[in-house]
Amino acid sequence: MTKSIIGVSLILEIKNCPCEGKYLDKMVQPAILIILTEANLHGYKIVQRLAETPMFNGDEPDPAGVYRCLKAMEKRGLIVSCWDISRTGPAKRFYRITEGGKECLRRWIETLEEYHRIIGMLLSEAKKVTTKDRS
Amino acid sequence: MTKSIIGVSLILEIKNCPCEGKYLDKMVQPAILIILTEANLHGYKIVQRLAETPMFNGDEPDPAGVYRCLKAMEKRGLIVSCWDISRTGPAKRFYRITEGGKECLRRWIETLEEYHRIIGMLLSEAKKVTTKDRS
DNA sequence: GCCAACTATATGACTAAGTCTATTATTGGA
DNA sequence: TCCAATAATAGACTTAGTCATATAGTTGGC
Repeated sequence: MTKSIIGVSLILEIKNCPCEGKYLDKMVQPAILIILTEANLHGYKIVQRLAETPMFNGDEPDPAGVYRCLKAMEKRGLIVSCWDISRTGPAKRFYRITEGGKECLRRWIETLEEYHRIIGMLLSEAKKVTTKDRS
Repeated sequence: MTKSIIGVSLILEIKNCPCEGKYLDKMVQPAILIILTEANLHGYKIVQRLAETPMFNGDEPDPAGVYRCLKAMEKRGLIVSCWDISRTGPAKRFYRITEGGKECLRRWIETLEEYHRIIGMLLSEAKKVTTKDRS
């Protein structure tokens, strides 16, 4: 990395700035609903599936967060769970999407479309002002 | 609104669900950086400008949140402020974007591009599984 | 037989970020 | 004179997520 005089001090200030792009977390919920529409799965497997999505890009999300999210989604009636102790290994809590969850996912589509539109507009604004700045 | 038997119970569960789309808040920071690239402004004016963006669509964001955000951004060196008591009315704290803030906005462009891409992919996944579900 | 690694779930403490409510102060207009 | 708009901010609370840790069953190697 090349270091200009300005660059050195700026790089230190980047730490923990949302511009780094670590704040797409709220999107975990629709991602879980999508995963559970395709198959009934237990938490640990959901964590692994999430890791494969472009959102996490290979890194597993914090399992504590995912388990908490699943509990909250169950409490709100989007998914339901039951224990599976039939197979080998530790007991697994399997989750299944409900009608309410499917309804929620359909609303998520509208919301994501709006987010997509808004971010697109923010992006073009950002590009406009930064290129103007350089001319 | 038409009410099916399922509909009635589902509508009650929608309340406070992120699928309603109220969680684009983290994007306030790049929006502020864009606004301050165009002109030096004080907090109250920034709140009004934010309201005009597609993100808030006319509704003013909570001023307390914006003021807190501005303070945090100043602390991190993205913007600097000074009081203006020259004009009539209550004292105004004017903000100006710094070199660090401009650098941050340039990184935001990359981050927003990734968000845009990821949300697009989530969206097409969501559409795929919900249409499959209806066939 | 024991230990390490992996599978699987869950809790407590902490932090970040935002909302809601209320306070203070200036100015202009009905 | 009193109210509304402008302007900034603080306190209490809520939500959401992270980090560290606890628990427990299974598998494989030595």
